[in-house]
Amino acid sequence: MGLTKTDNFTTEQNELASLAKALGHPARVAIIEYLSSQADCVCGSIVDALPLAQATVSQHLKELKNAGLIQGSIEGNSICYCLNPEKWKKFKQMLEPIFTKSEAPVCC
Amino acid sequence: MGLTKTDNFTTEQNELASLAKALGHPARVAIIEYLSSQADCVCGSIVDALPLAQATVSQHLKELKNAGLIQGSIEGNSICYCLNPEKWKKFKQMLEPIFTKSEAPVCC
DNA sequence: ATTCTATATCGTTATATTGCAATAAGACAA
DNA sequence: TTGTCTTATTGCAATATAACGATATAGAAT
Repeated sequence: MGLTKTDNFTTEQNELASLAKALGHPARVAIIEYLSSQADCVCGSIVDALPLAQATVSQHLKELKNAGLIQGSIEGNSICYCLNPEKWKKFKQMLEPIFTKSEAPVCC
Repeated sequence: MGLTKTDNFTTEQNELASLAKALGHPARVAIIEYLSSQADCVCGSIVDALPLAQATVSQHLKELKNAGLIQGSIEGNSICYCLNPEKWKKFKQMLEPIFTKSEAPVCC
């Protein structure tokens, strides 16, 4: 079907999946890495930094924005995108218990 | 096209995206959470714990296995799945710098 | 050998995603 | 207003994903 049965899972599970999914594409990883290290966060710079067409980058930015991982603010003629600290904090908090438990698997 | 241009991104970016993508579905989040807290890691128990058909769960397990996040070992008549500590460690190591930098965004 | 049990794979349908060219929309400049 | 620059949206084609019933496979038990 291609249609995820979100109703059968908890809000937390859906939230974590949504964040992970947003990061689940190399272009979006590249955008996040760019934004986390670059002072220049103007949309046009992101497009230039990626090996994809402007329309494609715009779409990836939209998905990251929908997931809440980044936010955009109008900066004169262009738009400045940057990471959303709160969302990343939440992402980290949801992953941490899994990271910890994965260090010493329960069985096998 | 539906075909990701992986060639244009670094191995690291593709690797991180691949791990994130594997976790990018609530059913797979549920499986991981189950495996990280349950002593019983037999495949059948996972199927019972999820609100999805056996074939569907098997497919999700396959994807998690392909990404390397879990590994399966034959346990008598059935199969025991468990988290792969090394892969989770790598996942954590790749995310950590982003988590850190996201605490204090460069701009905006 | 046959049956049972557990898991994987196949085939199919519906929907989602990726990518881009073309175009629209918005802000600013002249 | 007209043009220019920047970003978003639309429309399309190709591929991927999610879900499941049906079936195959493989080991255990009888």
